[in-house]
Amino acid sequence: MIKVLVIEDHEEIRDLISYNLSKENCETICFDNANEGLIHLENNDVDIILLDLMLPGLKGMQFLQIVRNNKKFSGVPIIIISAKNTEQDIINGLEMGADDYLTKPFSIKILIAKINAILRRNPAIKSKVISINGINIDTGNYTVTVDGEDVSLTNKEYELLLMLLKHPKRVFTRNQILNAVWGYESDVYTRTVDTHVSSLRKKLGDRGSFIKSVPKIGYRADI
Amino acid sequence: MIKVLVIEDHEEIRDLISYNLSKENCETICFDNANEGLIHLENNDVDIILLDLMLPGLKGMQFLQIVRNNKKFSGVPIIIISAKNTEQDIINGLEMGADDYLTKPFSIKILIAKINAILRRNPAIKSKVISINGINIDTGNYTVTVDGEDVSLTNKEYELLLMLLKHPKRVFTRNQILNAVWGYESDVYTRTVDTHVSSLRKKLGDRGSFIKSVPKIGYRADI
DNA sequence: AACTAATGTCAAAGAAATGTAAAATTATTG
DNA sequence: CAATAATTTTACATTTCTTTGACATTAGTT
Repeated sequence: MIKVLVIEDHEEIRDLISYNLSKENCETICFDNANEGLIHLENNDVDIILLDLMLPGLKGMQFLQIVRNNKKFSGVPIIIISAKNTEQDIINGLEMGADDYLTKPFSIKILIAKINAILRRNPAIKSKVISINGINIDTGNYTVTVDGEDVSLTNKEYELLLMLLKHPKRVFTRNQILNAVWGYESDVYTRTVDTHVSSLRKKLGDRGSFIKSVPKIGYRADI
Repeated sequence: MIKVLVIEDHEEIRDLISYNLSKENCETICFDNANEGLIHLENNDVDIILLDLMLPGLKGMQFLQIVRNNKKFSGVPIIIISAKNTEQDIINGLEMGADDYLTKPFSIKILIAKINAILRRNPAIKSKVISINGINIDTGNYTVTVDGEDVSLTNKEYELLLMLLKHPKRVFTRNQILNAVWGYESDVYTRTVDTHVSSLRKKLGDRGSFIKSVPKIGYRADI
């Protein structure tokens, strides 16, 4: 059963989503505000979030930011469903870390298709464990082992490792890494990434050498 | 490397754009007038154009019209960046064929987001993989394989190979190559190109022989 | 064939980018 | 609020890439 957290202040829309998703092997938990949604998220297992932006109290974008900046939840996919329909709204939403953006009015069939597509595309979300090349990341417990040995990583190191290992072989620019791990607002030098790569490699020991620098570009997990 | 042609008569804005895009895997070529921009477009590979409207000489809208009426360039996305900010201005720009319209003052971050969004959406440019004659370039990941074997290229070698293979058969002069790969500012001897061609051929092994020198002119990918 | 002019290649020098330790700063925690 | 940990910056070491210049080779000309 897929657990869907719905944050939406219009009752009719909540009901529409609930009713239709219940027929698709989904369990929906609905809130009319983001604060309660956040509390739920902190205490429960959630597979995907459907988020309205214009909410009373905590705004949708703030919620998005909080969730994406929290290592515990950052892997949970979020689909924004909003009446804010300018391209800029959409870009903002996607850049803030949403996985998809639906503008109201929306087709419930498309919504279902998108939920399925996102969950299909991202098996890591279901398993919550990434195992590759002797390195094991349990995204549920935020623990990392290398060849069975526990390794203690700092937050930034962890996020960096996760980013690289979620997409092995893919090259990330230092700025992409900064945006993803440090956030869009951050103004740290790009070389800070190098420092963290360095300490990450060190902590991973012999196994750390899979993190390859790509001169003039950035880094990649070469596995 | 995404090639961005910037046509903008204010130096500060050109510099702002150049500086920020250079950190985003973009290479910017700037002109303070549309005439030179057009000449550049005719002789070089351009992925996206950022266009100011109020220019000395050839006006931005005229440039837009010329580009959109030319089959050769009509696929190149154009983002207008203009101080003309009435609804009618924007509608005009978009109706004339611009892909997007940013009003000054603009946020550089939104500009970057829009460039990414447009290029992501545009399948012609998105063609992330070039496969030809046993050589495979993944432009997203900067990886090159020859007959399935990974080949490690330096940045210059990679850009050079990409340029040649994007337009097979086409002859490039050493100066065109220098401009495209090294950039306009560079003051490197033209023979440097030869050195890189040499090492590129070597790294590509038997397959490397498709890079033919065209005596007195330059090089071409003869495939 | 000899000559000329171009391209091909190599290796050393130079430039630029990355690696890393340690100091400085900032955040977190008891 | 002190102590501790995490993060960022600095500075320097190291590595890698780029450019050059010398010489070799090839192609074209007379």
